[in-house]
Amino acid sequence: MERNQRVEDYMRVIYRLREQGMVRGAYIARELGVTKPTVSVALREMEAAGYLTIKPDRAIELTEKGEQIARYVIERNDVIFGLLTDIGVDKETAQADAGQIAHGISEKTLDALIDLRHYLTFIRKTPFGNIKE
Amino acid sequence: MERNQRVEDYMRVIYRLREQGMVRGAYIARELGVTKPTVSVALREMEAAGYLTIKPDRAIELTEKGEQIARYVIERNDVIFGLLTDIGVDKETAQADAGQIAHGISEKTLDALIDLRHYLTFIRKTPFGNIKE
DNA sequence: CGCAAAAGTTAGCTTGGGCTAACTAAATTT
DNA sequence: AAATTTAGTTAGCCCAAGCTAACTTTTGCG
Repeated sequence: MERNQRVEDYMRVIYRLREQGMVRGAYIARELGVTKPTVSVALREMEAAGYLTIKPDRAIELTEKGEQIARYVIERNDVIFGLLTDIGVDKETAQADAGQIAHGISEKTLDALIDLRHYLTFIRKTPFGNIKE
Repeated sequence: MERNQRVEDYMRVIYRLREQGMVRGAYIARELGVTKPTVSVALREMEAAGYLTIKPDRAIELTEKGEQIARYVIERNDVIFGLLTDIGVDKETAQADAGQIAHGISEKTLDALIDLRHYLTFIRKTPFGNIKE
């Protein structure tokens, strides 16, 4: 299994779910809006591919590889989310759209967006730059 | 056939290809990087769904419905493309990423990005805003 | 004109990622 | 402890969207 959008989604969701305790397939299913069988199969494949491990008590844990992907995805997501909220998009919309945008854009564009965000922050803090308000 | 990403891609490509004369399935295939049979089937479905018509001489023409989608998609695309190039992304990368971004983001976010672009243009033209260079 | 190249189609296969139904296993409530 | 709810699995199906192979039709050159 190559590292596609699906893998990234699972890694991200699992990473986030950990903060609420043990990660279970059913929670992932709810979070992703798919059914349990779908998750069951996907988890088996991802375990085989080395992204996670399924413990005897069915708890899901990320491998180092999975962990890295999760952090990568979340970082990208956060950058986009931050930019969108900075420019006035409400949080819910920003969250939904950040996922869409973050996936599949190049490093170059991501870097440019990061710079842009810094620039906007700077501009806003600068008296003469404080034009919009 | 509902209006999915695939439909939007076809409408956009056909709209653009028109500028170089008659639109043929083979050109669409080249443009989208898929094979002729794929296009052949897709066009038949899209004709049935009312997005385009296939003339007796095999020329492809958009219906009003298809035309609207094409313009909508292209407009969104251009906004994103413009923003990305404004912030220093090279044209090729911007083109590729604009497609990714434009698809699937909300009107709210798109509007915010349009505003942002205007803002950046304004800032750049304004002496005190001319900080970055 | 005749024929090669380009365009288009059909049939049949593949892959990814879903789904439901039907089941077992575990956990929680009563 | 028994019953109910929740979690997980397996089997079998579906669908979109691609592909190749093999074919027909059209176009346009020499």
